[in-house]
Formats: sequence, structure tokens, C-alpha cells
Amino acid sequence: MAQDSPEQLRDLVMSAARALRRRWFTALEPWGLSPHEYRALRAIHGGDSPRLGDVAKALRIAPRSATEVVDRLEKGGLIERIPDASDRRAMCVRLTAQGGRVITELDAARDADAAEFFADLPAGDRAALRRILEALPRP
Amino acid sequence: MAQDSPEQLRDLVMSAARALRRRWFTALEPWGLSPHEYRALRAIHGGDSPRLGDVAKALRIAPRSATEVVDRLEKGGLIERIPDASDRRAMCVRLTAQGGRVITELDAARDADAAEFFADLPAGDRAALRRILEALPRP
DNA sequence: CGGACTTGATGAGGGTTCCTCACAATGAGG
DNA sequence: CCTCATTGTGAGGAACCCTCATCAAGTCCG
Repeated sequence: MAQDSPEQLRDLVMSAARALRRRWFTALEPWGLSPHEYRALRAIHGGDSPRLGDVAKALRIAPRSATEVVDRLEKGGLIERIPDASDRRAMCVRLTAQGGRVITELDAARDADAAEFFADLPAGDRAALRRILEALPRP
Repeated sequence: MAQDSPEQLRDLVMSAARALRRRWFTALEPWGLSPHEYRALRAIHGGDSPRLGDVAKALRIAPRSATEVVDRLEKGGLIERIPDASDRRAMCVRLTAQGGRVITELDAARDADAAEFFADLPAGDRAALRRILEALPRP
């Protein structure tokens, strides 16, 4: 019998990821943000007023596409463009007060959802899951 | 210390899924199919000459969008539209001989890739991973 | 210094993939 | 028959990504 076959494990991993992603989408809805915009907001939050080009690198998209994501976030009042002090060609991006609030709320919602998702897992299983997943090939 | 925290587990699951998805995408390239087209091909293969509407349901997309996916696959010679015997409004979709060959090859490549991905995992860890992932909430 | 090349963001235009809405053909029920 | 629902699809649009061209500004080098 092909118990614990690689195909089965792959499907289980993908299924768990899909469930997480779907929950995340749903949790994101009240804020009117797409997953991609959240990712950008997060990159800007973590990157300490990064340039547009840095945002593009963080999101692995073309610089031109970063302009569009930043446009949307700026239109929503979550971030603002500010000139780079050391290079007058470049624009930096930074969270507004509202953007800071939103990302705090979103991170909390995301963590709460993760806690709920793994709630029924005993401590031993959590440790095993972490150890096993960490042993898998990196992207 | 927040060891084995839900957030960490979530990130690990997502990371493993991302790695699998990226490998899959790369493996798919030689056939010139997008992941979505592969999924459609699979749904058609498994669905025994389903209607366009059934394909849409299986892929969780709007019927209008199923038309487009089916258009592309038909253009590539992998499937063909045939009239529904019992309802003259409806069109059914079925694999061509080439489509059958392609999906056989793709499934084999996908399974081989999964085997490689989980190759270094001991049997005990495989069993534990399966058991733990199966215990998680379903989508 | 001053010209040549590079680099940062963005306008213009295009492709993919999804959507909603409208519609013609067909089926189903009074 | 005469509605009313359903099936696939044309039309048109939104989101998201791309490349290429452009302009301003930095950098390099004789």
C-alpha cells in the first residue's frame, strides 16, 4: 500500500496552505486590501521607509509594477511618498498613521487566525511539525 | 520563548507550499501549460466528459472564465468540445489522444517531483507529517 | 569642468486572467 | 403556447503584471 506517499504528502501540504490562504483572504476583506497590497504594506513597514525599487525587490516584481501598488496604497491613505534625502531621483515610501494602525490590526488578525488554525494541535505535534517542515528543501 | 508558535507554523506551511508550487511551475514549463490549465485538464480528465459549467465549478471560477480556459486547451489540441447528447444548449469537453498523453506525462513528472521533494524525510517523519496535516481544519 | 553612461521612477502600451452583464438557443413547467 | 430558468459565449472592464521610452539626477573619467 502506498501509505504516506510523496504525492499524498504534497497534496496535504498544499491543502493546508490553501486553507490558510483562504482564511487570510477572508480576514483581509473588511479592510478592502488585496493580499498583494497587504504584502506591500508589510514590506514597507519592515523596510523602514524603503525606496520604490526596494519595494519592488521585496515583492519580486518589476519596479514599474511597484509604482502601481504604491499608487493604490497611497490613494487609500495608508502610505505616503517622501523624497529620498540622499538621492533626488528616488522616492521613499512610509506608512501613515492610519497605515500603521491598519497593519497592526491586520497582523493581529492574522496571528489570531493562525492560532485558531493550529489550536487543536498538541504541543508535541507542533514541535514535530516545525522540525519536519524545517527539514524540507528551501525554496 | 515563543517556540513552535502558530505564526511560525503557518509560515513554515506556506513556505513549503511555495516551494512545491515553484517546482511544479518549473516542471510544467516544457509543456507550455499554466498551472491553471493543468488544473483544468485534470478536472476534465477526472470528470468524464464534463460540461463547461462543471469545469467552472471544479475550478471554482465563473462559467464565462471556463470558456476561456477551454478555448486555450482546445487551441492546443489537448481537448475537444462535443455536444451534450441530452441537452442541445450544453457543450461537453473531453481529452483528445494527445491530451491523454500529456496528462499522463505531467502526472508522472509531478509525482516524481514530489518524491524528490520529500526524499530526505524518514518514514517515521512522513507518517507523522501525514497524521498531523490530516488533523488540521479542512478548507 | 564637461560629456558619457548609469540609475530611479514613471508614462505609454500590451498581455493574461479573471469578472459581470446581455443575449440567443434551448429546456421545463404551468 | 407562454413564461421562466439555464447554457455557453460576446462585449466590455478591472486587476495585476510586463517591456520599452523618457526625464531627471547621480557617477565616472579624461
